Amino acid sequence: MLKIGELASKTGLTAHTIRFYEKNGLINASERSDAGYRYYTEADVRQAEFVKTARKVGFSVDDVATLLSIRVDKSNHTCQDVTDITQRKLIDVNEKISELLSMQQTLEILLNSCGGGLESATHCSIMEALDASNALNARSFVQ
Amino acid sequence: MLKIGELASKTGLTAHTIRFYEKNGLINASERSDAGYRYYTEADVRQAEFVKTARKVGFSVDDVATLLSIRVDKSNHTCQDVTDITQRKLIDVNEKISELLSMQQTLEILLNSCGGGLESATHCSIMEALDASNALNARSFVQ
DNA sequence: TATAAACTTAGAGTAAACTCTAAGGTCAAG
DNA sequence: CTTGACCTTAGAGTTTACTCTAAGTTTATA
Repeated sequence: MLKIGELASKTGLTAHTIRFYEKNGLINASERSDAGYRYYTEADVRQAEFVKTARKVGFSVDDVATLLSIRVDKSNHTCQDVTDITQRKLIDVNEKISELLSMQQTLEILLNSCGGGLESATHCSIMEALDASNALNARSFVQ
Repeated sequence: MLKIGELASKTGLTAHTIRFYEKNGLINASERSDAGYRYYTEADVRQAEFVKTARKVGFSVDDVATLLSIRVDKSNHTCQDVTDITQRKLIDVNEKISELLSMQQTLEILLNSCGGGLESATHCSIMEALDASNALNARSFVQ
């Protein structure tokens, strides 16, 4: 049985985070000492690791709560329940990626358009591009 | 001279957002009526568009404030001042992209590993992968 | 026994960028 | 003159995921 600090160092979470997760229904101590100390079993450790893994994959705390509710009662859930959540998250991630790729492209174009020297910004092409209000339209820069 | 609602519909911002930007030093009404109504000039419109463009490119509200301070006093700033901000933002964006790409990869692998049918999740490979606590390591799935 | 490290709780704070509310004032049209 | 659309302010609320604080308790070690 591990105390919260031990679970923390074992999982790489902080004790604060573990308590936060408890508040959100993700990790519960199997036992409490008389003094109220949390004590975690090996199964708790595995659950904490599941949580950490799922968070790293991009699932929100709420998603993880849902995944855990499936996890403790697998036989009453289908693979579809799981893939649905996963698919939604993937769509989510893909949306964010394309936003960021478009920012990346624009930023690169902006940087390529300006030497970045110590000369006055009076004619800085980045400033001009932002002023042109079509800097978003990366196309407008590719001639 | 435009009222805030007119500037809003012209720029695609909301009046709320414009006031929020004002509080943050991004957009100021050139004039106020006796009753306190904000009135915006064409130059204000251009500034609001600059702000919107810069935000879309990924610059934070604080970044935009800095860019605007350069914009109004270009001769006392260098191109480097501008490229520095832009470069930092690009690094930022690139970091986020690689995080998201790694999530994307893992999510895709998870989805490919599970049919997502209506059968019980008892042996759902996604759940198993998350339990294996190395789902992060996409490699572990590529056989 | 004394001290330090670790634990407890409730609740506040942080970050970023809005978004909304309440309570009231202004203005053009009919 | 009334209605409705639009404007004002200060300030609170939203979202997500922590992160920290204060004040106090417990436990292991020297």
